[in-house]
Amino acid sequence: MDHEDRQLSLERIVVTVVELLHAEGVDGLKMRRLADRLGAGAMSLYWHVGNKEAVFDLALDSVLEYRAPPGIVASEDWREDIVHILEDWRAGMLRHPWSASLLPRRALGPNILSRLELLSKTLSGAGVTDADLNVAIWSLWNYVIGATITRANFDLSDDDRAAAQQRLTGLSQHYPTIERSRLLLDNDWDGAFRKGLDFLLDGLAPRP
Amino acid sequence: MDHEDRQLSLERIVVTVVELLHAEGVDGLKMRRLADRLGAGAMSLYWHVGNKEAVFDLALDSVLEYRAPPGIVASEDWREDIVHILEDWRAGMLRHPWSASLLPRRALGPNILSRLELLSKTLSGAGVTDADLNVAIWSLWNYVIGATITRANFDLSDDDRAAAQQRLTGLSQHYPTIERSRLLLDNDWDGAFRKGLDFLLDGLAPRP
DNA sequence: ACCTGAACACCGTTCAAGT
DNA sequence: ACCTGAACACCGTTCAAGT
Repeated sequence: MDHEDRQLSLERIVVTVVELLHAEGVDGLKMRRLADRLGAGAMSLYWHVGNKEAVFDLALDSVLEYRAPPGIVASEDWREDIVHILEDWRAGMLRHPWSASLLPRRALGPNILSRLELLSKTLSGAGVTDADLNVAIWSLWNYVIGATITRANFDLSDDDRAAAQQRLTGLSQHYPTIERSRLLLDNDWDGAFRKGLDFLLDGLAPRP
Repeated sequence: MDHEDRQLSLERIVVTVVELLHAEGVDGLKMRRLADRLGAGAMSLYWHVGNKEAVFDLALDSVLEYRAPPGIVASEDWREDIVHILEDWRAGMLRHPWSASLLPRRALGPNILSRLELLSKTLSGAGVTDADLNVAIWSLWNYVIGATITRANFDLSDDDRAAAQQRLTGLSQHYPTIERSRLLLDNDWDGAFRKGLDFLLDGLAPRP
C-alpha cells in the first residue's frame, strides 16, 4: 500500500494487478480492489484500460516476458536449447499460477510471440523443415500448456492430497490401473514434465 | 422451454445446464437463467445443488461420459486403441467447447476417471511398466488437454482469422519464423492433433 | 420434502461532473 | 488530460416463509 501518493500509469497498473492476482487469484481480481491498491478512486482505472479483460491481457503478457540470459545464444545441443526454452516458459507461468489457464484463452501478446519465435527458430535451426514446423510448435505448445495448467491447479495441499488418496483407494476396485500408476500421488512434477518432454522430442526428432 | 410443468430433479438440471452452456458459454451460465430455463423459481436450485461450482462439476462430468462402442473391446493394435480413446475424448470435449478449460481445474469426476482407467489399462496391456505408467498417462493427458483447450479457444471465425493473419504479417519482421510456419493459419486441427500424438507415441513406445 | 420471494452484499461499467 | 462519486443493471447466496 505504498502507492497512495503517486499518479496512475499503465506501468503501475500492471505491477499492481500482478501483485493482486498473486495474492488473491483470478477470482480475487476486482476492479474496485485494484483501484484501492493503487490508492485511486474506484473508477479511475477506466481512463487507462478500457475494461477488465484488458487488465487480464496486460497482466498475462507482463508475466510472460522473457529475460534471456545474454550469454547463452546458441549452444551445441539444440535439444538442450528446446528443453531450456520450455522449462523457462513453464517456470515463469508456475511463478504466477493464474497465468497458464489464461494464456490459451486470450490473443497472443508480444512476449509469448517472442518466446514462440525463439522456439521456432531453434527447431528450424535443428533441421525441422518449414512443412513440419507447424506441427512441431503446436505439439510442444500443447504439452507445455496442458502440463502447466494441470500442475498449477492440481498442486494440492498435503491435506487435499491425503483426501484424494483416500478417495481413490476407496474406489480402487473401479480404477485398479490408475491406482497402480499412483496417478495423483507421485509428487515429482518437474521430473514428470521433463520425462514426457523427452518422449515427445524423441518422436519429433529421433536421436541417432 | 418445454420443461415448465415438470418437477425439478438433478437429471433435469444436468441436461438443462449443458444446453445453457452450449447456448451461452461459461460466462453465460447464471443461476437465475438456469432456473428460468427449468421453469422454476429463481432460488429453487439451491435445494438440489449447494452452489454454482457444483453445477459446473455436474455439467462437466456429464459431458465426459464414455459411450463405449460395445463391439470393440481389444483390437490387435494397442496403438490404434490409444489413438481412438484420445480422439474420442477430445471430440467429446470439442462438442462442448466450454468443457476442456474446466477439466483441469475441478476434481476428477467418475466419468473422466473411467476414461483414464481405460487408457491406463491399454497402456499397461501394451507393455508399459507400472513405473512408467504415471509419466505415460500424464504426457498423454497434457497433450490432449493442451490441444483441446487451445483448439476450443482459438477456433477463430473467418473474420478473426483474417485479422490475426493481417496482424501477424504486419509483425513479420519481428516473428519471421512463426510467419513461415503459418502458425495460426493452417486450419487442419484434427490432422495436427493426430500427427503430434503420433510423435508422442513414437517416443513413449518406439515402433520396431 | 420441496419450492419461493424478498433481501443482502456484492460486481463491472456508464456518465455527468469535477480539477 | 486525468480523476471522481453516484447510479444502473446486474450477480450469487441466505433465510424466513410457504405448500
